[in-house]
Amino acid sequence: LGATIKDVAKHSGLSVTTVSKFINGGNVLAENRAVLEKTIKRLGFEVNQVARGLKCNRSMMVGVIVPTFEGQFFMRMISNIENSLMRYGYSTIVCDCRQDLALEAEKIRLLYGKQVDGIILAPSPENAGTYRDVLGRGIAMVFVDTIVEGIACDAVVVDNRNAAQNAVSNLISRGHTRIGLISMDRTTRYTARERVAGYVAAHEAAGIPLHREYMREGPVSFDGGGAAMLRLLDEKPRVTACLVTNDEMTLGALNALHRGGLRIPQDISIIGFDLNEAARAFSPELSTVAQPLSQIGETAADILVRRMNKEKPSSEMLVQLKTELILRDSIRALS
Amino acid sequence: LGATIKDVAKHSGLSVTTVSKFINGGNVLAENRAVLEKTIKRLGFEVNQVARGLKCNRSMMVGVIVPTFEGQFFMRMISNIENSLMRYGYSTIVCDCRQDLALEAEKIRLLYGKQVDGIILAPSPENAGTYRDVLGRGIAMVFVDTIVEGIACDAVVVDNRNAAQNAVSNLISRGHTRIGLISMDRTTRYTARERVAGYVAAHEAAGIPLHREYMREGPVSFDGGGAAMLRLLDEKPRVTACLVTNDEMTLGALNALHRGGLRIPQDISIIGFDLNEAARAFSPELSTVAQPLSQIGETAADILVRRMNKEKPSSEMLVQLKTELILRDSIRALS
DNA sequence: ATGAAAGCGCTAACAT
DNA sequence: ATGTTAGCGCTTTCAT
Repeated sequence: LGATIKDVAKHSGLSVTTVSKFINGGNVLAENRAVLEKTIKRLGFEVNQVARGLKCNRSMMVGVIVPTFEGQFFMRMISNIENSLMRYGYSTIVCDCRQDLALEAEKIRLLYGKQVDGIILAPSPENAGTYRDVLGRGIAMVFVDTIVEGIACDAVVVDNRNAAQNAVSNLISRGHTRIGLISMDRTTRYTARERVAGYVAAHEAAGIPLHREYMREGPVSFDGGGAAMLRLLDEKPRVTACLVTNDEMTLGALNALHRGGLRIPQDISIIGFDLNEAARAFSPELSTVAQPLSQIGETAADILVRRMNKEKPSSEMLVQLKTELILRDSIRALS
Repeated sequence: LGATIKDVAKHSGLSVTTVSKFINGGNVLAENRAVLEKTIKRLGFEVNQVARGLKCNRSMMVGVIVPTFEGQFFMRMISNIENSLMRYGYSTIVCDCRQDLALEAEKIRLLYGKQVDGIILAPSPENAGTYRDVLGRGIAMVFVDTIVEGIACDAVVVDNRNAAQNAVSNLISRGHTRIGLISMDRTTRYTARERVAGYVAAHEAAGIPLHREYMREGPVSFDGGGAAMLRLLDEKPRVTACLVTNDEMTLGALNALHRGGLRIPQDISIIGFDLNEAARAFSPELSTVAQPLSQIGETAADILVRRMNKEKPSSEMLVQLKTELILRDSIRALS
């Protein structure tokens, strides 16, 4: 087992050239084709992509790097990236960086060694230099979820600002004026900033004064969300509604809420982020902003493949996908 | 950009052998070492693992194949597998098979082509032939989460039977006698069977008669869990407690419950599976059986690495890790 | 349509 | 300690 092209040649009485031609879809005499098919099946031959990669300078592998596997967010994206890439013949090497920027840079170096043809990643501005290096090496790259300003790279994101603005406007339309915001503390990050901007825009559009105390940030985690909610609840007068801008913090915030004895939506209206089906496991079912994860993954994969095929000498594109505000029972109108 | 060992040799005035020796940690004159370090840095040289793989017949890549990325379960496992493998110098190629057995077989074939040194996967008995082929090719393999009887392969699982038995016994000790069970419908699967066996064992140990109508199965999904719970609630007399044996179905079951207007734990006590922190987002906080996901991943990676290094000509091992029953507020004692 | 041979970047004898 | 060279499995001229 582990037959090579040479074995196939020997056993079929043909030359390696002909075998190679055959497995690459070239023209071969009908009778030879039959012999080859048989031999290949018999030997369990599978073309050695490593050797092919060395020769052709294309490994047919792409690296996907995300800051965390916690939460559903990146996972669902990766699932779709992997599936899309497979259709194009690419394999997906995953890297979980566990929120560690140095680790991210290191994993990118490792990917160089693996000769990946492309990289999809959720970038952090701190590693901008590393990303420039990737591009400089001529490796195709696509950003997802967020971008780094000043780096010319294709990117697939969602309409973060609208997403937050719609959610908050909806709360305002139900009579809420004291609305909390819990978001991720990486204020330098485009995505976080945009969501905050949407929150602000909704207030401005409605002529409602902004209260800095109602805008909380914290680390992207269960505990981060819980702590932020706790601090938010300390404010007097208390908020009557709150938007939490990512799934992990949403869960933590819910925990803090019921620990504090607050009922949803009687005491406070809540809109969370992502969570997909899990949002419907709560009672009352949770309203959320849903991101099109599958679409993000697919789109990123498509763009990357085109870049790797050098089909697009065109300029970089920023694809912005639409989110959906899913209204369920966790919000109520103020009487 | 994309410098080779030859470039380094040329620019440093040394031979490729010396360069090779150096990058592999061999002895080199101190002055040459200095020159090489400098040259390598200057050229941004990174050893081409594809070429090395071809030469050494070790790609330093392993494939990880799971039936789904839905739910937290496999993701958290993969995160730890990836991290552990990286420490040993291996990269992780992921494959999400989306519950499609044919797709699984195909992805395994693709992994052959990639020359992976090992494979970690959650097996399905239907693909037993494929797994035998993997082993037959001399590729290291470790099963996780479940096993396929009759295949001699290392495996890392949890004490499924105890896990279910403990959970159900706990409910019984609180006075419950009509206890539902919602489990996955792949009855041929070892893991599912073991959990059912634990449920049965708990009844037998307590001398409580078994009601077949209280044992429900369904597809592993939100809707599957919801449907199963709905059917369970139709039974008269109704169950006073229920164990759901996986995270996705747990969420669906909770949804069915509050749609049916049942309160936890007043009307029904619930113990779910996995869910990690998310379990604490519910009100009341959900009792769960927690699997040591990180440990499963780490252990599987360790065993695989040892196999790949041929350190273990020993016989196959079945590692069984302990689960933990985490009691929270979703269960009550019957008065 | 088929075959012979060179070479992708690396490692590992083997010789010095 | 360093250098020369063959060859891993494949693709690709270049002949035939």
